Amino acid sequence: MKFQAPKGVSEYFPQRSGAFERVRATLITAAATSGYQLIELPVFEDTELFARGVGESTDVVSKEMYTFEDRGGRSITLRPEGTAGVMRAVIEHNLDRGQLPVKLWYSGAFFRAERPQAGRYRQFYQVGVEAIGYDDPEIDAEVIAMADRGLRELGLKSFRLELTCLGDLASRQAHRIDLDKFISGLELDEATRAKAALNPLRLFDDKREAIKSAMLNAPILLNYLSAESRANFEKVQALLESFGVPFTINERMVRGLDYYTGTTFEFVHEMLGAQSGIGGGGRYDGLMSQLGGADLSGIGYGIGIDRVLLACEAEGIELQAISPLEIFVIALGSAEKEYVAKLINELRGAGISSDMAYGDRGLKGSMKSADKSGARYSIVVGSDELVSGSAQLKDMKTGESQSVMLSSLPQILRRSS
RNA sequence: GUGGGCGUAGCUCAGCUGGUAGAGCACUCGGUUGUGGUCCGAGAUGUCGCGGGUUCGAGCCCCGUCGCUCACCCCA
Repeated sequence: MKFQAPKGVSEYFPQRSGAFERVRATLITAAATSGYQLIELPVFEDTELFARGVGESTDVVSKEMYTFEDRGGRSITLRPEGTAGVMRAVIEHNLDRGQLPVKLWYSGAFFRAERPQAGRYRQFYQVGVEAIGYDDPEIDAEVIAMADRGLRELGLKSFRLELTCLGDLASRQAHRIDLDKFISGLELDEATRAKAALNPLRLFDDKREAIKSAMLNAPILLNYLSAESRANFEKVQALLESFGVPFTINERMVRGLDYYTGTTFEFVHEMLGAQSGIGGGGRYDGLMSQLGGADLSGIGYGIGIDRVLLACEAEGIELQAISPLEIFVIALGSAEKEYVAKLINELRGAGISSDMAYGDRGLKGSMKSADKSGARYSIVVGSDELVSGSAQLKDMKTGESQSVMLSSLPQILRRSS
């Protein structure tokens, strides 16, 4: 039998893996340059952590988790999102005991047992951040601006940032009562009514026209915000404006995880098809205490690397690999090959990425390999070069070459890079 | 879980109302002495997803099956 990857996973191999790596690195840099530090966590956790953290009523928990029993009879789940795990680690290791806020970033694979489609995978990759311990509007703005910076750094343009505020508990409860009342007055089929019972907000992003128009007059959460929530949200908006981060208010935005409160946002790309959300996040007030920790508020986001890469491709953005080859060396005979093997070993030791032509393909074929390797320079070593110790260093972009001493290659290349 | 589309060379696909397979790209070699990206020439490559059926004959028709894909749902 011929093995195949499990259904619906995303995989990256050369050529595309270079672009994938670039996306990940760029998003990470945006976080790291804002004082966020790496937290590396397991990809599986106690099932109960997600059930309580993400919410039993969410689709993610009720039907999309990869759950299994380990050999000790424990129920284990492959992480479907990042925030719950980070909270667990912060609580378990008392990371919130020192200075606040605690600012962390993470990157890795996440798992959801959904039906795959364009931009939706069963194993997918995210870069995420969490800022825990303060609920200043400055932090909200920082987090959002960070995500925005990462995306723009990559060259993305056709996306928008949607923003809303879910308010505090009292605001949400007041709104919920009126919304339930409104929905009970609508004529709905059974499935839709069940969906509304679980989370009435979900009707706001139903794609059916009938529901859309019915919901036009539904009570809007933003109108129920307490004075404090409102002031806070306005401050966040003012800050984003001062940063030059464009956004639109989406008073009907719905997020799929139960823990969101306060400032909530989503990055939506316009050229992607059905799965157009490339990232999103928000504030979570009660999450940490609910998981047994201190009553600290936090805010974070997750950005989908797979989807951001698709977005870059849709916009025709060419992403450079992180560490392209510096030099490709061609040996013309067997004595030369031995010499070249030693030479590139030395170059690599000096931190200069280099490769050579293997086998004996002839000069033309070897030059083709050099071309495809993407190396900045190539150099040919034949019997003449072995004797004289000098060779032609060729710039692969311009086609120009210069005579150099082989022994001084490390210095020359280091200077040019 | 529910629908639609599709499975032909490594990749993207063509294959007319059934007559035992083709293109482009990629790959290898070459276009006379040691320099790639363009151009030209030559070459290699397929259990036409799998199993059954109809037929003198099936890539093409029928049934089943597996897989992929897009959408619903949901979300990164």
